[in-house]
Amino acid sequence: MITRSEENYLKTIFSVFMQTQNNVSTNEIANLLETSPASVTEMIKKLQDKNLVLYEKYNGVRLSNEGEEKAVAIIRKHRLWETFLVRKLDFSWSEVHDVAEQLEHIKSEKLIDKLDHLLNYPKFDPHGDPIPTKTGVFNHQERISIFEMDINEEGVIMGVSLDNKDFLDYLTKLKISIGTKVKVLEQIKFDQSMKIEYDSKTEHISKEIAENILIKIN
Amino acid sequence: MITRSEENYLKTIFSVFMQTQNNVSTNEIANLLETSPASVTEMIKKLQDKNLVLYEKYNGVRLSNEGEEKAVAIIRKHRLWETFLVRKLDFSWSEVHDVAEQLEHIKSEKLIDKLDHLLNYPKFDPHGDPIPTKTGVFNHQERISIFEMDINEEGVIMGVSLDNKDFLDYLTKLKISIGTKVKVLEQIKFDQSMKIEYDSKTEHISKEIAENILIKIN
DNA sequence: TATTGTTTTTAGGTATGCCTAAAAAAAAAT
DNA sequence: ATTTTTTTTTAGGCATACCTAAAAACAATA
Repeated sequence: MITRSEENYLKTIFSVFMQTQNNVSTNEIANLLETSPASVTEMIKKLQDKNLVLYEKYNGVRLSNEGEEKAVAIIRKHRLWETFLVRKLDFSWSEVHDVAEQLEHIKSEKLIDKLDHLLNYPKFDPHGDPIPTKTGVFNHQERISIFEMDINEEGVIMGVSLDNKDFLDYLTKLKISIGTKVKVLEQIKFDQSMKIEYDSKTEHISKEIAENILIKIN
Repeated sequence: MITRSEENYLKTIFSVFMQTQNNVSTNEIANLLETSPASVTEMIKKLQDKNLVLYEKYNGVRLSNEGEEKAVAIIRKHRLWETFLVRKLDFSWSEVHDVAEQLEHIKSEKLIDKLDHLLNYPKFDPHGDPIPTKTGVFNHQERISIFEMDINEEGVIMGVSLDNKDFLDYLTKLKISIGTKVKVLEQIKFDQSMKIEYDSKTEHISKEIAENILIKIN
């Protein structure tokens, strides 16, 4: 049996390794999990005994194949639950994380399969992050922010890269949500704000907003 | 903060007290939670320190008002999740318990309110047990088994009193489910089996089956 | 290369929620 | 009323997952 705490360590190691491609340091894990480096060392040893990580003293840690499998399964659960909360229970994008953090530890393969089915096998969660399949395959769709789009380029909104309530509330007010088709009309040189078109209307958004809305290009 | 273990104790004390109206004994809790009497004594003291139970040495335990509130909230969550699993995720009646046992400990008032709304404020769970409202009110609908019905009496199926897979599979095969209207046509004296009518057809069911299907009388 | 500073590990401790074994209290039986 | 049986509590341990403080290893710099 894998404990809730162990699952959190695996998830953390996975996501850091994804970004850096380097062994993950004790200190970094401690910071992310808000725990002490000593506790991390202790836990890593336990994970090593269970063959979930590869570890050498003073040299950081990475996941074994088995550990990675578990980590991906947890991420899958987290993202499916987030999708469920937003789509079926009308949670806003900013509210889902803490609850999904709890739900991801529920142990029932059947539950997660049925949830996947209910949601019609979504490929991305409400933040635009890919949801791995049951077999652990990620859909690596290229995503860029609206800010990076060229004039007259079109795209479909896939998610956001900022979890701030005011930001998300503003998007709701603008009726910008996942699936919305956007076209960039103009970029204002002075403040780098942008004019965009969607749902047959035009809006003017600041650089900060544009940077945090993620789209996929057609 | 109330821990998962503490929640399980409260739930157990509540349900035993509901049935007996007497202080609940250490041994009984130990049996139900599959733990040792010594552990129970220890935990009860902790719950007493938190003002969740009323306890006198060698004299059993009962819930305080605050403890009862917590217990009812957990039961509410458990039953709402069971309802969700059956109605939205197509779980069979027999599969829901273990998963709901985990889900009931998720901490988010918003989550459970939204779930309640999604399910349209159900008053009974798939086993026919009442789901308390947010304010802790139970709907005490009188329920009897089909076996207790009189000839020509009619009723609506509210749930089952047996959590056996073969039994529930058989009901599925007979297309008997919650909400089905049933009328008793005949009781066979020899083996106490019954002829019933539902969905414009008649079926013959054994005493054992009839005893475990719960109905409310019109 | 020696020293200083940082990171990581080890050592020893704490709270939770279990356990067994033994003692104490209560209940039942003689 | 005393003995026996059952129930409950106390006492002392154990694993998990944390902690702080000190030691050890590594990295950076004079």
